[in-house]
Amino acid sequence: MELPEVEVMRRDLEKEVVGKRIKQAEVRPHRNAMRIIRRHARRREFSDRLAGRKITRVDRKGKYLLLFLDGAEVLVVHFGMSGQLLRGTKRQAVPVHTHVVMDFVQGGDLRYVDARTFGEMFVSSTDDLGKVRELDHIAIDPLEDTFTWQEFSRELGRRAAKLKPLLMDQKFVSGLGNIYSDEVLFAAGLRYDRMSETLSSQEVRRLYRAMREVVQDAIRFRGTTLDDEAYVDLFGKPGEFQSELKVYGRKGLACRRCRTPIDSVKIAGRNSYFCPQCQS
DNA sequence: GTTTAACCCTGCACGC
DNA sequence: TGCGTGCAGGGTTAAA
Repeated sequence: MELPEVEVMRRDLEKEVVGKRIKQAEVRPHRNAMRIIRRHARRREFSDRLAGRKITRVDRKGKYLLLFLDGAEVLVVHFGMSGQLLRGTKRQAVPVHTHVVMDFVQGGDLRYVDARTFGEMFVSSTDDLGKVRELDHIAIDPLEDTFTWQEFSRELGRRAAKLKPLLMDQKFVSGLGNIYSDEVLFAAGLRYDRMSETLSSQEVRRLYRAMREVVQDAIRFRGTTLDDEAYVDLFGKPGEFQSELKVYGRKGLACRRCRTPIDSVKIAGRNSYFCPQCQS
């Protein structure tokens, strides 16, 4: 799950659970559930801090979701690659790989489901949030107003790295993963291996614009749901951006712009897709 | 400072 | 049919 999916989730949660009070939070008994709440020593420690709390606000920092609670506490959620938050009711059986179920006083519940358990959840006091290293080093968000192209240009020049891994580096810019970094580079007409400090100011502008446009479009389409990585929204509905993808997962298929077959390479341990003709 | 690889985990596609 | 293998991916970390 990358920025667009997390943002769609944030917006849905804002409408759906803000103002609701958690009656009780259950951490499921199987061993993997402890991997999800790995920062807590015991199940009780996690669920006790959630019981009785009201959700007051939902924020996002990069790919992290922050559910602010009364009593100056925050529930932090990171989805890894297979994490899901699903709205449910008591009569609905919880899906396999459900690790946490939060019941609301107002009725209904919220389930955290995660097959590969790369995701995590933890409760922090608002005061200690700044001490969470992963959150602290997250770079500027491409959707923020303060994310100007001048600022972006300065940061690009300061680094000497290939664009693809740089775009995925959460300390450089937050929220892009393997799918959207490929889509951004295609939209900007730039190759995965271009060195950041060699971009002309025109190319920097193109990259900057591509980043904002791709992310905003993907949010409008409610995220990307691929076959093997079944992202669904809060209500279990898949996104629709997969049909808009220009390069990701399209190896051997004709480029939508120039008909040249899309190619792929392995870079930084990830498959990267690109058009050999449109990107340089 | 940058880059690479390994690690965590499960589901799925593939070949025999 | 059934099993083993390899791969996918986000982020951190250690080593190159």
